[in-house]
Amino acid sequence: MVRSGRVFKDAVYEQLARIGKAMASPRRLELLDLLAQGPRTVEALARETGMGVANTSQHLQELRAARLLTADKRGVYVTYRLAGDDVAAFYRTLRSLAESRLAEIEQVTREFLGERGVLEAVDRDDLVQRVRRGSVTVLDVRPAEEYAAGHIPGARSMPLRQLERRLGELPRGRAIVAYCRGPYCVLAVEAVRLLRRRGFRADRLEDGVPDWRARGYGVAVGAA
Amino acid sequence: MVRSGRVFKDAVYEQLARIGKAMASPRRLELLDLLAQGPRTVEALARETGMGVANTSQHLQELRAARLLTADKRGVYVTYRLAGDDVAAFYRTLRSLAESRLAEIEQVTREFLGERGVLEAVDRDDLVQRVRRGSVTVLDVRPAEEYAAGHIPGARSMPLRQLERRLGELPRGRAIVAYCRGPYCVLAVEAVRLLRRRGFRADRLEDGVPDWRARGYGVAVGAA
DNA sequence: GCTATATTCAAGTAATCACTTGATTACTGG
DNA sequence: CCAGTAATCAAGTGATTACTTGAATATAGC
Repeated sequence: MVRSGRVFKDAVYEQLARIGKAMASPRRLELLDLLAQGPRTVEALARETGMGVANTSQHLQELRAARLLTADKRGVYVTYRLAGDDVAAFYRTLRSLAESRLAEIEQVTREFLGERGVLEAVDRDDLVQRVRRGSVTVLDVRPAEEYAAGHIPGARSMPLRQLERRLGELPRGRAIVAYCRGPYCVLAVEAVRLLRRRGFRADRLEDGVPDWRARGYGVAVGAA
Repeated sequence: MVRSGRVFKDAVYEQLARIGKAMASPRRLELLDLLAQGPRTVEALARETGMGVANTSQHLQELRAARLLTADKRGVYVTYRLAGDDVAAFYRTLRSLAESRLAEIEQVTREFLGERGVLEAVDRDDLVQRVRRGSVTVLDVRPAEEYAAGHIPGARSMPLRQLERRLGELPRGRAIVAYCRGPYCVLAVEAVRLLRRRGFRADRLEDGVPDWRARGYGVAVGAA
């Protein structure tokens, strides 16, 4: 009985460690982060992360073996997606644990994004409330497909690469809030920099769509 | 800007992966599980897990490097403990993700614990309510130190090793509920087996103290 | 100061992991 | 059926990890 208890425990912890192992690689975490925005093909993920296609495929297969992703083949493309909402929730928990435990994250973030104002000027919950009320112009600066897969209600799709030439579409007097994939995504940071340079009043919302959803707010679907 | 974005992302995901790496080993997960019951010395953890002392120490240091544990030395003993409640919460999240995603866990559990009745006979929430109301005799069958570090209010400390010779202390007519460290702990399973063999009406509560606390219920502290 | 004990350190070995490269498979469109 | 492309597979290499063993440190009690 005592002996077989050992066997049982070994087997269970071995299984739990499958999830841990899947989360043990920076590359795989980046893939999960991207997939939290919506389904994607191998090729798209490889392009976005800068990894080789074979390597990307291998990482995706490991995530799939841990049941964190599902894959379906349509024609010549294989589309990977998160296996469930609980996977996104778990990733968010990991992220917030890391943020609260590892001072290094705040340090690194401050180093790269932390010019005055972009990060800390605005109270986050207050910003969220303004976004909810619709008292600001909200820009989704991610690629259009991601906007289509899910966006904050009322937000306009304005991918970063188009932003500069579409500035004319933006109302002048009104404050602007830009968001992208989440706290470690640099798109919105760049957008805010550009907007401020051109005289707009702009702030960055750190939340991505998964974070927004986790706050309990609704998400809109469909192209612009 | 784009280039430095890559550097930033690499740095951030590298940090997140520190948590994942810490969780990637079955041994370390078992250590976390034990430490969720309360602080412990290296020696005690080594004894409980059957690992060598040096190996245990090394795993503990890795967990500490990921800031999941803190250590304090008192005399010749080093006591490790979870770095915060969020660590226990995260471990619980990992566990529940694994349970919902990996069918293997249920399978293994069924194989080892799943004789009729021990696991599935009782509705879990119903059992919890009976424990809360005090309408059953609740036994904490873990070692006495763990009981002292925190137990379900109203539970009696009755370590598994003493159970057989202390059966006389138990009321005959009343239903008994035994609990231990959590769903993968075999102490309560053994206790229930013994009790039933001796004619008691006994059930196992799968929750451990951390799970009980996570339900939002209070925890009592101190020896019997 | 000496001894015993808890813990950590250092070094070595086997196993596993990450990434690359080149080949292979599987499907689409002509 | 053929060419082109997305994805996977297979094999190889260097890096990292897990565990063991034996030595080193540090503290308590004598």
